[in-house]
Amino acid sequence: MPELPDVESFKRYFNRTSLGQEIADIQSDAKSLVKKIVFGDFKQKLLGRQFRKASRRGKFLIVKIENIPQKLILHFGMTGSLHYVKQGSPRKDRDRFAHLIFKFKNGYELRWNNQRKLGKVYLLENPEDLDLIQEMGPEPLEISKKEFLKLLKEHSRKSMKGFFLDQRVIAGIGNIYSDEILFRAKIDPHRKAKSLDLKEKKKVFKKMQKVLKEASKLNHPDAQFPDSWLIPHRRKGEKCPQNKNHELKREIIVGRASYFCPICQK
DNA sequence: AGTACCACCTGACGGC
DNA sequence: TGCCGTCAGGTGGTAC
Repeated sequence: MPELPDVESFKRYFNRTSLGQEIADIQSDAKSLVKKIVFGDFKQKLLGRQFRKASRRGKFLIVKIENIPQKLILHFGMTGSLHYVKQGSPRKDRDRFAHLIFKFKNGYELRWNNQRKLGKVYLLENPEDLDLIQEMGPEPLEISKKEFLKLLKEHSRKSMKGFFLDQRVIAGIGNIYSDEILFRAKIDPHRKAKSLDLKEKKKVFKKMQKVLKEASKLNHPDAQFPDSWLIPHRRKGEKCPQNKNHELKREIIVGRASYFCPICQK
């Protein structure tokens, strides 16, 4: 699930629930999801300390820790989320997959849920020690149109779908939002970056920022997307939200299930 | 360089 | 109800 807007929402959630409270215990039933440090050391480093403000880079959440240089780095994989609740409250729904739990002294706990165990957790002084962060492209909401046009030029042989999916090209966009952006910009996901004319490129830039900004305002993972978006229609046989006479197409592009309107998207 | 394919892991869902 | 195939919003390695 979690792409840039989702992680942005998790960041807000984390910052309003989990800051400035002493960590009393850390539990995990899948300790190997904590990488590059043995779980015992991970726990020992954090116990008795407090979380400071979290920031986001691409699909990563990066949390400062009181008094130590290391940061807690959370990646959510495809099925991750956070949940802050009273200790011992029933673990239903997503909380059944709470593989890492931070228990605070105030009686609450933060659950890092990860059904498919494709997410990962780190405790690193330099987030750049992770290749993916080191090589990550710029933040799509922080670049100018000019910089975006330069990116398209540098990766001109990629399909537009592949362009958005590659974290080394641009950060934080995954399968869902890639499709949404191209749908709004009315661009066929197969199109090579270099085949777009200037007007189309500008439109993709504008829609990219619009989609990511609007989606970031929603509260994930339970966000309700407007019906006019492509996202709520990602199912076989669904109609194009812009024209109910058009049937959406599902096709594997750059290895991922992609949905688009073969008529609206040129 | 770009993409295809497989792997990781485990559940949800639809068909029979 | 139960079994089975298919699919799932991410990333990384290998192979062409």
